[in-house]
Amino acid sequence: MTNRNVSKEERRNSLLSAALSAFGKRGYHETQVSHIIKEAKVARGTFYLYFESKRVIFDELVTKISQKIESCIHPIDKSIASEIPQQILDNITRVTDLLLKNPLYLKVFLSDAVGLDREFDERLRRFYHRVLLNIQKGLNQGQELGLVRSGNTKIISVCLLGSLKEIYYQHVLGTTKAKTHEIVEEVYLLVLHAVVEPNILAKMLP
Amino acid sequence: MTNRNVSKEERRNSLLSAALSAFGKRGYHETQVSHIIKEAKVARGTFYLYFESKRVIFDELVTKISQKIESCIHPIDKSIASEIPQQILDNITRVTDLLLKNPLYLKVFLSDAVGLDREFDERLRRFYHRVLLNIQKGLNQGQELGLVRSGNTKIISVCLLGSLKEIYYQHVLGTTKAKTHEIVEEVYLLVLHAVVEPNILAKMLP
Amino acid sequence: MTNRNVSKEERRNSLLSAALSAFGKRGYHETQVSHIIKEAKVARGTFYLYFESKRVIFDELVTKISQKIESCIHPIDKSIASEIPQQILDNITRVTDLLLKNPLYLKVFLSDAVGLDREFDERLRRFYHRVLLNIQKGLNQGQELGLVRSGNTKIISVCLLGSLKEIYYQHVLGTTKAKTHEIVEEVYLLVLHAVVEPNILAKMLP
Amino acid sequence: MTNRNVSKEERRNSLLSAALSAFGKRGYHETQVSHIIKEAKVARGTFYLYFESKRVIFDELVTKISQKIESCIHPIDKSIASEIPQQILDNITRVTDLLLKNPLYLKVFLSDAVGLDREFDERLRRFYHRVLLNIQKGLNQGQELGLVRSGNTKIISVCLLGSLKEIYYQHVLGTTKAKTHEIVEEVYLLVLHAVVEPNILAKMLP
DNA sequence: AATGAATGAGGTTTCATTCAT
DNA sequence: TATGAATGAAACCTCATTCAT
Repeated sequence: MTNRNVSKEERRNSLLSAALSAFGKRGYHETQVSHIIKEAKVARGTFYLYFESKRVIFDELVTKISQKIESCIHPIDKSIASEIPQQILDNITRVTDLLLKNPLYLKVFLSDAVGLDREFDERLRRFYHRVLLNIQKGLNQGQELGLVRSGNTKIISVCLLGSLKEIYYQHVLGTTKAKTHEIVEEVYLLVLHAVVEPNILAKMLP
Repeated sequence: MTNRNVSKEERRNSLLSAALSAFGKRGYHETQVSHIIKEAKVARGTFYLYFESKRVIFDELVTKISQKIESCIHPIDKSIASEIPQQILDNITRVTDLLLKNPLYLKVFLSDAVGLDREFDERLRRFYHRVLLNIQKGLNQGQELGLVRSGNTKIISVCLLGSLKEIYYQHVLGTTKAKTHEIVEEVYLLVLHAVVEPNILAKMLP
Repeated sequence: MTNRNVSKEERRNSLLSAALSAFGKRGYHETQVSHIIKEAKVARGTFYLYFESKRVIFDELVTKISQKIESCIHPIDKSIASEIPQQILDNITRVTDLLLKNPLYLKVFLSDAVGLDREFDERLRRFYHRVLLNIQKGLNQGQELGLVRSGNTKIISVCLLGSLKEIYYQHVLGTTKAKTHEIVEEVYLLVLHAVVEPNILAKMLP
Repeated sequence: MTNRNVSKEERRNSLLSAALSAFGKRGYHETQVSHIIKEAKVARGTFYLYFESKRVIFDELVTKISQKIESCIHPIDKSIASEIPQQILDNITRVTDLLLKNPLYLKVFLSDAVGLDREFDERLRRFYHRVLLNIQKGLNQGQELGLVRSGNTKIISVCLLGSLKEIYYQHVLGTTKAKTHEIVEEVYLLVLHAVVEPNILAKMLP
């Protein structure tokens, strides 16, 4: 029998984390409501007391994850140009840290959420769109300041985003097992080389 | 009634392309065998005459697509160093061309095939592993020749792969609508900046 | 809608008796799960909540029937020789009574269960083997006591079993419509004549 | 490819014997038309050129088998009373010989044909009815001649039929592996004891 | 609020039969 | 006459969701 001495909030959270674990282990479609309630040690009916459907709990999970990710990305303070690189570095570090420490986030966000259905694809599209706009804005400002080399900043943003996503994805797939600081450093260097104006770059590298 | 004036091979192919279209439109899970046979204008039993199950036809589709992609990637002839960049450019062009001209390939390969189940994830992992090894080998040789900057080639490979994948993915999502040559050019420049030894790079750029 | 005021055990039994009725009416292969659930006034899913498959519920049914039949056959107390015939008579009476009162048992056991598949044939073989061993043991002991005529007790056992089965079978087919006591009496006399040592027999008959 | 140098009659027979083998191996329901045509080395369409359906070829098979069985049973010539036992013995011998030498007949007739559907059950009923009437007539005449003990000849007939059927059935099941002459002898003795007037019997036994 | 038995739409697959060549 | 690809009705089973207790 279930422990009845828990608040509604606790029960909700316990269902959410059971769902995270279940979706992370088997993917959205292979996961059955049975798996979630078994893990949460809760009866079938209880599940529907907290979430309208399997789809809805997944939605909420993905929303939470994307919020956590976005909360890692702090706006860049451009008042002191020389500190911008470190701020970018910090952003990348925080996101990478979050995701590598929570592989289930990665699994759910990069695998299960992809291609679920039109509506979900649209949500993902919007999320990535926000992220991309952010990056692109940074690149554009960098170009204006003469720090960033010329080029199609839209496409460059996509590449930068893709670089990170792929690193995380390969991490999930188990191809690579690098640590946060290695990844961050290497990605940072890649970004520097990839986008910084060569003259500036020379001064930035040790 | 179905046109019976087709060879087994043609019928097979018609089923495969109907499946490509169906999976591409709705994704693996939302696609029913009914959708495929309706599109192929074929009876239910006929489908199972050619493919054991929905899963099996999807398998074959993905195998075909990954073969087509891999066949775009020609081995680099390193005998003349100056021609290496062009060869890389050609490889990227061919892959990009294939994928942008066949958005369904992209949809199926980047969305449906991801997170389908353990077995499939493993197949994808192996595919990307082969591609990554290829890129990494190139980078390593470039480093030995002093053409490529120093750095963790494994991680850099992942970033390069991710850049491309993301461009294609955003293309599927509809975020960007760039043309092959724009993409190729920009990716090429990005790669150059990202990995080429700065001294060398200076000479390569116009 | 189904009456929800029943215990799991009751529902199980109601499904079992619906199945008995359905299999008895149409035979195993002609019977569909739909027939069973319709008779039990239960939804399709409910059926599968209690039994994994049509095959499994049939298994259980046959097991139950064979147990009921075997429970009619009481071990013979040989301490008082003169009471042995009555005990045999009682056994036959009990089995005959059970089967004639439950024609569906007969239908399922003698018709549907025969030739179902290799595994089932094996189960039947074992059941009949047990019964035959029992009869044969009795005959052997009778021979030692000089009560039973000489002869191949194995084959005689089979004949005795067959006599009973055929009586039941013809009953199912509708060829004969005898009553229990007629059948029992006639079978008993047949057995007496067939296996009892003639000298002894003379004294036993009126 | 099939050998086209065969007459229609040969092809028909080859299909029939393929069907016998298939039904005998797997039973009616587990047997697919594919099994039959594979064994007969004939195309699917050809099968339907000779037989309207799977059911029809089974019908014909069973009809043929029952005719063969019935043709073993020769009418008894009662003009010389002392030769009657031998004639009965001969009948039993012929049937037993036929069935033990053709286990597939047994398998099909005793297993597959039972409980197939109402129509078939009726055909079987009629077949057994004819056989039973035959036996009963003999018993009745025996009673009139004072050779057969008194008793319900209908039920006794069923027992005699059942004895034989069960011997054959156990043979199919593999429980017993007796030879024709052993079986015949034992069955004959059983019949003698079971039905012959005791006074007469005493003179008949050695 | 919690339970878990019941539901039934909907999906996959099979296989006897047909029919154009 | 022979072929075998094509047919499609019909059967099984699953699992997200409901609802009476």
